[in-house]
Amino acid sequence: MDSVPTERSQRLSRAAAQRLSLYLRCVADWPTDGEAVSSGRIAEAVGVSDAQVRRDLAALGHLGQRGVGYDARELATAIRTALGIDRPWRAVLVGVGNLGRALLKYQGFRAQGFEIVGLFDSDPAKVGQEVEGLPVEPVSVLGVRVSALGAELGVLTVPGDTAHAVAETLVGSGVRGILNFAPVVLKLPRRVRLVTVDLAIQLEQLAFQIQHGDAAARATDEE
Amino acid sequence: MDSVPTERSQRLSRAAAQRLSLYLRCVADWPTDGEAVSSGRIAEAVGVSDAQVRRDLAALGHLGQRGVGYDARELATAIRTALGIDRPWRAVLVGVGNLGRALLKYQGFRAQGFEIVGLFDSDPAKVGQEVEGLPVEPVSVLGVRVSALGAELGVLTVPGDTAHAVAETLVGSGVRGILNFAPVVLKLPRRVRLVTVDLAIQLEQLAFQIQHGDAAARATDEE
DNA sequence: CGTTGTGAACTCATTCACAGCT
DNA sequence: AGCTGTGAATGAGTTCACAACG
Repeated sequence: MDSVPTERSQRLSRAAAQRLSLYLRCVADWPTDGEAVSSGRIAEAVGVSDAQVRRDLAALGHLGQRGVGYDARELATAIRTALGIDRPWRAVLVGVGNLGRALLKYQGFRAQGFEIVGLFDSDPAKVGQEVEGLPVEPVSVLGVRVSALGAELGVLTVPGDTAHAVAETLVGSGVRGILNFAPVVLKLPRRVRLVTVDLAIQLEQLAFQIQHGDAAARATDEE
Repeated sequence: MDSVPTERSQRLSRAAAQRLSLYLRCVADWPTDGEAVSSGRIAEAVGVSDAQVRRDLAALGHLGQRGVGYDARELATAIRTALGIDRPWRAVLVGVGNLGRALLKYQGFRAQGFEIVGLFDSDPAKVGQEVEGLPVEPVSVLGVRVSALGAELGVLTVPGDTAHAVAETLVGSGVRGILNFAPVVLKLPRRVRLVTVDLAIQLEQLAFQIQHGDAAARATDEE
């Protein structure tokens, strides 16, 4: 196996990890005609400074060549490794509403190695339906099924008032991380990682930025 | 009372504005039985430090009372003003897929003063349908309709490959901000504010956090 | 008392600028 | 020539700790 010179790393901040995702996307999309790619090109595509790109990439190890740039393929695999998506992740999705369906259809997940292996809903009318090739199971069996399916991640697309209960079931059945779309602040044991995407807050951010002619020319966020 | 010495403000960071949204939510939900609310209570509910809460709120003006706390009602309106959601915002939504429908159903928007006033899609099969009480119009008329509807915001829930074209139409018809769900980096003129929510990136963040047993103690322990 | 508001210290993140390699 | 990697400088954001006040 390839040596792992990758133990250069200073710790990556969350913000840096988000940028890595963006770098990965454009590097992966680009025609890798053997040409090296420079920090400046990536910077322009993603909308950050070139120094920022170099700083971020330097944290992954020495994979640039001075005077030349970065090898696109090598860079892509290094970023995947750093993000922890160099191997598949299995996830269950709870709440097969419109948002849940949107996520299921979404290309980006499977492409990056995330696979939804189970669907759950509390609505008896939905249970038994097949959505995107997967049967919807009742939440009552969520606990046992998660372990059986070997899922490490849970995606929560349920209404806010049921989110906490479902989250606790997920935690109890051993998931290591939860992606939460319910507009609530979940309190979980420390060992379980949590990423919350709050749609209402994002619109408020937009209003805020407009209100204060904010000099933030940035996207994504973020935190 | 006159009060309103509200021109205290240091500039609010984006991060601070996000937290304000969270504070607002819990303050608005709480039974305002006339009791004052303390920074510590808010901090615990939202999962940040009490000093952080005080810092954020101090930026809105002197609205706390030493030894007592903050008046819930007063606080809520101050936050709304600071975020720019003390008045209604009209938005159009482009892309009536599952994600678009999910947003339309989502309670949180209208509650905070955001109103979707127009629906657009490029799929002829969807045009003419009525979704959540609004007719779906063809994207070809997007430009003229935005002005007619008086929409200031655009919500983009279209596939990545069409996002840029739609965004430019929106910009051309005068929207002041775009909430983008397409997994692309949009380049817009500076006067138009942009918030991008990239779902794939959020899952990658989760994988990243798990991979590096990250000390991001977002959640408070219980157990 | 209890709780806010805030200087000061501190940690984290970004940009600058240039040495060093190709 | 071009481009990376990084020390140093700067800036942004957070916590500390305590004076001030009802």
